[in-house]
Amino acid sequence: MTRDKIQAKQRIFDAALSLFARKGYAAVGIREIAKAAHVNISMINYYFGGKVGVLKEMVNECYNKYYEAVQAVYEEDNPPEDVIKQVIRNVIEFHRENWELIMVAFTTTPVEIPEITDLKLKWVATKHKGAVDFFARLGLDTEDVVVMSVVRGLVTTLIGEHFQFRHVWEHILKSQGRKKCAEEHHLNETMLTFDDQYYEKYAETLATFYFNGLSGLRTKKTTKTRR
Amino acid sequence: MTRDKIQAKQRIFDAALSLFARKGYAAVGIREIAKAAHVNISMINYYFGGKVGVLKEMVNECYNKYYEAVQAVYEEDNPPEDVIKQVIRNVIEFHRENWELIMVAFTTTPVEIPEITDLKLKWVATKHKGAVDFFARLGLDTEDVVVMSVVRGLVTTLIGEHFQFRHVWEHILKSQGRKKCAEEHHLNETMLTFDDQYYEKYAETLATFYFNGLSGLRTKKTTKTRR
Amino acid sequence: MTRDKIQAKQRIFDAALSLFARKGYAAVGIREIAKAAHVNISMINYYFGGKVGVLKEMVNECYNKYYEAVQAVYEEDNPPEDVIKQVIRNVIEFHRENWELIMVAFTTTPVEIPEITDLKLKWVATKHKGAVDFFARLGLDTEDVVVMSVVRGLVTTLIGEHFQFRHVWEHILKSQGRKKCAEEHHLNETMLTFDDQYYEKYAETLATFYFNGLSGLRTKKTTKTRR
Amino acid sequence: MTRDKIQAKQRIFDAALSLFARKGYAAVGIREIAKAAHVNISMINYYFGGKVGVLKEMVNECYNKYYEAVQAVYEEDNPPEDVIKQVIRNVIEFHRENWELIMVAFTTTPVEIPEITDLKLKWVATKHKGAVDFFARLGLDTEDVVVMSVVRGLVTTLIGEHFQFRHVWEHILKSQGRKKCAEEHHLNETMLTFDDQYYEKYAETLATFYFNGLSGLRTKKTTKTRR
DNA sequence: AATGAATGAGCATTCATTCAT
DNA sequence: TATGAATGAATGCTCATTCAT
Repeated sequence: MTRDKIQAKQRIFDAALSLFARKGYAAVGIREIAKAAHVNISMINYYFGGKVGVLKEMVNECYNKYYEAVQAVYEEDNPPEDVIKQVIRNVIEFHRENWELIMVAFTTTPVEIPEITDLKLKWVATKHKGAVDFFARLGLDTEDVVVMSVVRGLVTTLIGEHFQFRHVWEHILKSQGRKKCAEEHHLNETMLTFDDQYYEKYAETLATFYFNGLSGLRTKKTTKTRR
Repeated sequence: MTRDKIQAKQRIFDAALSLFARKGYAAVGIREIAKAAHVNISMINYYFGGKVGVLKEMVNECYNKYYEAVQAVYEEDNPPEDVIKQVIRNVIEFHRENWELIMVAFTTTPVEIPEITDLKLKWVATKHKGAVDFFARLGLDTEDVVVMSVVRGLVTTLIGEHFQFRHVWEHILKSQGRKKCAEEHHLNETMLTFDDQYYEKYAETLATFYFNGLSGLRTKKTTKTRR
Repeated sequence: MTRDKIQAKQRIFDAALSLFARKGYAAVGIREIAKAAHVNISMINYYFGGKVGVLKEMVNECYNKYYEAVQAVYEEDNPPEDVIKQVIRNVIEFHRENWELIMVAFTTTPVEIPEITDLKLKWVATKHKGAVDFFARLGLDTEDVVVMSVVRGLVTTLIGEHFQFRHVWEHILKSQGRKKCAEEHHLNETMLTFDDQYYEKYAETLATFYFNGLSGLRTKKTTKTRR
Repeated sequence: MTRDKIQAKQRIFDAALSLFARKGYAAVGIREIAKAAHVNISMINYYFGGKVGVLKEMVNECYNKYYEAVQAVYEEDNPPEDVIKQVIRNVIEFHRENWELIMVAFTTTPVEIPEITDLKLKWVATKHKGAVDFFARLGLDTEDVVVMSVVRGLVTTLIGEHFQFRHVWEHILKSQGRKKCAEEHHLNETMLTFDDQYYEKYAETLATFYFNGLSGLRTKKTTKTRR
């Protein structure tokens, strides 16, 4: 019995997550969630205190998992290239495992739900030190808003971009077949599967790109300052 | 009279854009739009054929402007570094002038409105050649899904990332004051204004980062292939 | 057509009034009102801006009619006995014609709907002078809270009391028959009809009672003051 | 243990009473009661058999206390003026001590809950003799519906009226201060406290008013009959 | 071109109550 | 006694859209 009760809350969470990720928070009704979770409508309010409550819990879980995946790596004292590679690897894994959560908590959900905005700010405020220290060790001017904006953006969004459109790709692949799709977009057919191998290469490519990009910024730093 | 009527349609578009960008498409009702546009509710259906119609027009305008800003640069035969710098410059300008449009058409609006998804695919399918050719000229393996994913992502999302959170920054700046904000986030206070100067530096930094990143990929290309 | 549209709002008002008076504001749902008024649910919000809006309009109409019935009489310069008789007569007529309105606006509706409490206070604040002046002319100490409380209460509630329970009487009369009811409560059977004659007598009895009561207070006034 | 359990039932009753009196029976939910009573929701059903059960018990307690306060006085053989004074005194005390109960059982709660209406009728039917006999002894025509209506109304509602609005007064007093309130309503400032002294004066004033009013009716009785 | 009444399905939430534990 | 999960109907209100004027 206890197991069923636990399952009820979890089923709501899972169903809502899947729906929010695909249709957007505002476009999903609690009726839809309840039906998908095989649960009475009232249970959503019972367990989460309302529709927003479900979203809140998603945001919390997402930030929690994200910082869990990233924080430790920055704090270890490994060579920068390894740190970058590991962070990228972890973030990719984080996205592979939690793309719905990310979609809902980071990308899709609009800004003007005050409760959610506040929650996000609280998370960011408490967790930003690790990365900043690492970039300082790397020789970057961490007080430079522009540099930090460029440098931090990559981790959070470049990877995200792939996952945001991954399902579009999969949609095309399914409807056209891999062969036709590869032809039409001038791509290597053998690569069009989003498996471990793909993401290993992806991590390496990105790490290379990123590390070389950073070198550029480090060189510039001394010669170029803001007027 | 004619002028007023034209204005009516435009007012609807503008009001809807502002609301969609801030609250998300699904969370905005036509009543809200009509009130903000000082227009009768029925006018939205009259001019746009419904709420989705307004969104469609936004998507169209956004893609139109985006490719207008980018296409020509790729096709000119300038040195790669200049092309990259110019593309980045243009994209930044495009974002500065159309961040609401971008928010609505690219970032926020969820996927599962078939009419919109189809529309987007149509746009992407017809316009992707320019960039691909450029990267080929640069010596990249454009058939490599991974490489292209990394390389194209930057233009669309890294810049986007800044603008997606710019208003969060501005919110913090307004409520805390620039000084306290700079201290708390360990940033250089004099840089915390998003003006021409800021974006000039942003473009340059990003171009440097990007160009150096690309070099890394070009070197690797010959030595590293997929197993 | 215009007639029908006006009727729609009026039908809502009438249906809601009847229901509120019998079951209490909180116990009546807008669905019930809509059904009784042969109107779509949304029309209640359309015309009144919500359920509370209907109540507000009732409160306004009730106070409006009440002061209309009473104000003028106080301000004319007739002998006190006539003023009292006329006020009582008018108030009784007001109750006969608007007992539902009174039930809803004065008696039944609970206090803790802030919008309504505020509205009521606004009415009372603007309209209390007429009666006060009259009692002053009569020789009462109008600064005496206790005296005013007793004296003003009669007009508003003693009459009200009859109407609050009139329908209980009618319920008993209908179910037991007039004869049995008269016997059981030791009352004169011929009087048990609430018609013009009844209320004429009621007005006179009450006026007599009231005027004699007042005389007592006037005499006392000089001899008895608060310590 | 037993004490706690008894307390649980009492806590529910008290919490519900306070809420019903302020917001009306229908506007209060059992959730709200349960929370205020620090009790599990199901306990309300357990102890009272449902929400109506709580109301029933209130009605019973209210009538019980009311007749307890009044009955005995009528039946003693004291001079009429003393009887009236004592009844008024007792009723005032009854109101001071039980205004919430009265609000719920007599004033606010609407009629159309059959179980409650029946209950009320049962009480009234069994207890009305005492007062009638007294008025007969006083020389009134107790078969005269009108006279009895006027005469009995005073006891139940004139006093009630004060208590129904007492908290409105207190609200004004608190928000404006006693001085400003007195000025604005042209009242004697020193009297604006509802303490023992106030109610002593109130009882006396009302008794005087009432006794003088009755005298008028007795005189009239012989000269004026219904046509 | 513009209005505003009207519709009916849908929204998130809360209701009183039941029941297994 | 006491708990808390569960139910299904009902709550007030808003939705996008239609249509006669």
